[in-house]
Amino acid sequence: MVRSELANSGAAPKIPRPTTLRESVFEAILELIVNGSLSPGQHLAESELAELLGVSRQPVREALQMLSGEGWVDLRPGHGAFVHAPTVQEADQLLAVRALLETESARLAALNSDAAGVARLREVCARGLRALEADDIDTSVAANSELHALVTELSGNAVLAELASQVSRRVRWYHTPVARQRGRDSWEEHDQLINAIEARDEIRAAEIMRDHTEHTRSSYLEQRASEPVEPEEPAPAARRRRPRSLSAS
Amino acid sequence: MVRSELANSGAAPKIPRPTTLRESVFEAILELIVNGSLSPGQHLAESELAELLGVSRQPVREALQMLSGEGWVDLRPGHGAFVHAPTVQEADQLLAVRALLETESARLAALNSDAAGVARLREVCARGLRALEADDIDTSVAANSELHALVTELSGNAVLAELASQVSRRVRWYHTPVARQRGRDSWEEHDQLINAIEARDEIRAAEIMRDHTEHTRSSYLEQRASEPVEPEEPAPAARRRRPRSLSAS
DNA sequence: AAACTGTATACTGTAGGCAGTCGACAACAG
DNA sequence: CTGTTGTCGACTGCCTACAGTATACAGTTT
Repeated sequence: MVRSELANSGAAPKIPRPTTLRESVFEAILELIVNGSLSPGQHLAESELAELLGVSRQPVREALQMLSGEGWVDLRPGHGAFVHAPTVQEADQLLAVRALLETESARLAALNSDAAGVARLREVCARGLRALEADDIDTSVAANSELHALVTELSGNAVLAELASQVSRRVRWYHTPVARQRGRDSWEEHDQLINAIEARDEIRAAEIMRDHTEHTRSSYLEQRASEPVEPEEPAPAARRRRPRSLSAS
Repeated sequence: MVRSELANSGAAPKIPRPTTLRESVFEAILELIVNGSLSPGQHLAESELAELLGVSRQPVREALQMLSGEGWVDLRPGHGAFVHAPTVQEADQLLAVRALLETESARLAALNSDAAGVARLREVCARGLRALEADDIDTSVAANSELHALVTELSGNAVLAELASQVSRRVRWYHTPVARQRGRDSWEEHDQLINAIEARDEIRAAEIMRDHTEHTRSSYLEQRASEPVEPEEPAPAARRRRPRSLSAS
């Protein structure tokens, strides 16, 4: 049992393990949804997606069901999949849940994190701030998500982190189009949050996170209130049956 | 547009709308898991389940993926599905998350509920207490779940209710085998909770719910600590490949 | 005898195909 | 002209079949 010195050659090239098709398809469709290629309420025909992505219907079906499980699409038996169309009320509720989960995460992170964790937080924070000053919105937004994800990870509660992650993704989808600004203040708050975590001040960490998430919540509601015009289809139901083509927008 | 007096004949016989197979299969497998016919770590071969349930592999696959989405089974690409084997740590984390969600639900319920809601709460509570006194454990446990579900519904936050529902089901699975007692105290606390909700006392409602869930959490940990013996397979990985048959236990 | 290699087996992942069902449009009756 | 019924088209849900892959066992070599 010499274990063949090949085993500890260290550098694992990580052969491009072709993950299952359904996961690739899942990611692909999710991307189409978040970047707006597929608009809310739109009917997703399995055949079209299959052809578009160059696979058979089966992986598409499975991907759609995964998406349904996370609330990205609605699956009506016998009718197929429709991109989920969030109501203002639902978005608000989701933001409330996110506030709850992230507040608890921050509290636990303040209790459990160590120096290494704080260092990682500071690194991400610095990166986000740099991107903000370079007007690199996408990188800044990404860093924002990463920071929040890191806080939940440092909470030490994997279940909580998993839930918060899912909720966060959806929040970002609802939120991204309306709140491009609110950058500077946000990163100020992040900095204070990290300070509180470093100081092991659970009360303050929770408080800052709650205020932080409530800020984004109210900014979202303001934005929505200021443009009450529905972007598409003022008609009651958005149920046009074949929206011409998928590559719209 | 007389709408044919057939429309309002009221009594909708609710034709046994044949729900999709995948949902039936989902329910069936879930039942097999919670009642212990399928033990944690066990490998679930699609073909066997398909044969056992008298359907093809396709609905089974889809059901397994739904189960995976809710954390009941683990899906390892290329290897198939395995009944999720919760660690003590994970169960504890899940209980913590449940405590968080339900506490918030109780707080919101105290803010939003009306007389009708309170009446429904009292009805369920009475039913549970009656079942308890009749030593009807199953009914009592069901009423308990129903009560908690009702509280989350009365919170007015559908997203929160949905999340709490999922978490609750898994908690019940982990929790049921170890905590059969703790009936009387539990319903006492329920009663107080309803009083607080009726009085619109959000602080107290949240407090009671937190204590309530923490009680079950600590009782769970005690129970687990008192029987540290792992029921099956003291070996590292529970990966026996074909456990003979599905109909075990 | 121990370790490696080749082969067999079983299962998953994916594709293609068929029947059932739903919605829409057109023809028809009142 | 309005309301009803029949027919067409399209899509979903499910089944069957095939290819790829991981595991276990046996044979072979050192």
